[in-house]
Amino acid sequence: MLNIRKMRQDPDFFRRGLSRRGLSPSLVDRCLELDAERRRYLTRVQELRHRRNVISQELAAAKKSGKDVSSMLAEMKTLADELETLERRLDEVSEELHKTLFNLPNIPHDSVPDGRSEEDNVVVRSWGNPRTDEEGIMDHVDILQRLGLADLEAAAKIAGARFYILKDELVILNLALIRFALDILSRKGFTLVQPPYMIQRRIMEGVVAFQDFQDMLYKVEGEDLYLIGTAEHPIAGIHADEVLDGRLLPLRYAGVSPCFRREAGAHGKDTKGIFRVHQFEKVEQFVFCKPSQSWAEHEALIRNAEEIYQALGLPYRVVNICMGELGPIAAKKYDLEVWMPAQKKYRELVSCSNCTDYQANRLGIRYREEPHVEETEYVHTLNSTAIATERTIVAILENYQRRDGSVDIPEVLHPYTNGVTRLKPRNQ
RNA sequence: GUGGGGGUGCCCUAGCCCGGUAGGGGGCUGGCCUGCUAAGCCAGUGGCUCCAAAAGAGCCUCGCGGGUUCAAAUCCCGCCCCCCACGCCA
Repeated sequence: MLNIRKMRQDPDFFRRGLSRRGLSPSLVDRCLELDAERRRYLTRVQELRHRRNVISQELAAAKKSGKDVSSMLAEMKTLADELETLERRLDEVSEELHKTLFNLPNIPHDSVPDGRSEEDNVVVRSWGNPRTDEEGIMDHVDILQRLGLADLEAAAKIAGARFYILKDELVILNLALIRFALDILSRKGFTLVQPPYMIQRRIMEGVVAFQDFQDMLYKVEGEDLYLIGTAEHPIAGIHADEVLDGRLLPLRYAGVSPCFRREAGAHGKDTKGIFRVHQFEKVEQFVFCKPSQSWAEHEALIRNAEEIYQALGLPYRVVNICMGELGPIAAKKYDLEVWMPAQKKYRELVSCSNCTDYQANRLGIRYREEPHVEETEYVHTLNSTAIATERTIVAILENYQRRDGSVDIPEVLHPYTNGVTRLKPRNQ
């Protein structure tokens, strides 16, 4: 949610930002009008409340000394009526303002490229040497088939399409990837958390775009709960309605959780295998920091993800997501895309966003430079995948496959795999 | 799930039965006092509005939402959360 006080101070900044998003800059003026109207009502309401408080006290005193209070009662009555009308108008205007602000997207950073589609994303840097020229390279679905380490048919039987069952060494590999990422982030000072996998609507609204409720999120029937789409969602809520001590910022969390996604609107895309599924595991980085720190933190988060994929030896590139592909919550987003040899394409495995003060405004997360400093300021929040394990498994299977149908496990994972260094076809 | 007890400002707590300016203690910050420290004393300690700003004034805040009333922390209704016991349970 955009900050109305900042909008009052620097409306042009917001007009420019909304224009870049393809929205009318007059939306800013609409907000400022509503804001002015709201404050006019508020002032009047406060005056009447003051009058009410004064009479109320006089009335209490008069009653004590046995004086006649009928004229006071009469005035209170008319005052109460007038107040009720004004308060209702105030509520209406406030709600309208809130709704308008709530639905405006975040202001993009200057470095976000223009453009509408994937092709307009800007490659920031690349790493590693993609396998391109080999014959007979298999995609992950075929490799899984030969290894016999996943059962997609049984998963479809018990849960439907876009589910999977991992088996044996693949279970170990999945857990190894999680441990590997957690250890790296723990060494970097991140606080490890395993959050709730379902959260209340109020928190979810603070973190995601309205559209996500329809396209991405599962609702728990009969409860005010939604399954999380990523650990970002619960972690963002950890400090809701708090004023943090600025000396302790940045606060860095590494969350591990399953992620649940409806994938509505993804019909026909990546229908086979375990690349696009309704449930997967992910280790997520999340940062609460001061505005002055957030752009450096954003770079640090993508570098952490790169460190992980470099250690795994998976060729990737980092792209700066263009205006048209940037969701409404983020001010800037990097994706890390890993090379998939069978598709001969880079595919998204990591998404790294600086949401500036957008989520913080919705969730009421502020900080104070030091205790007893009066002014508070909204924090900036950032999130980035550290590792999405199922997609990483896909990448490992395709990039580490050998001619004999076996798949090497990246060396950095060996400490976590109980001595398994290679996945071999079942029939061998 | 049942029974009981709770939720009051940064923390603890009084007030609730019996409606009328939310009181006390602690912590912290600043000041006074003081060889130093401690103690003591004074003030401040959430959100918002008016105001160019400062100063000042006011409004709101007793878990949340309704209701009754001239007036609600207090009375009534609904909901949420925490603690204890019992029950159920991986």
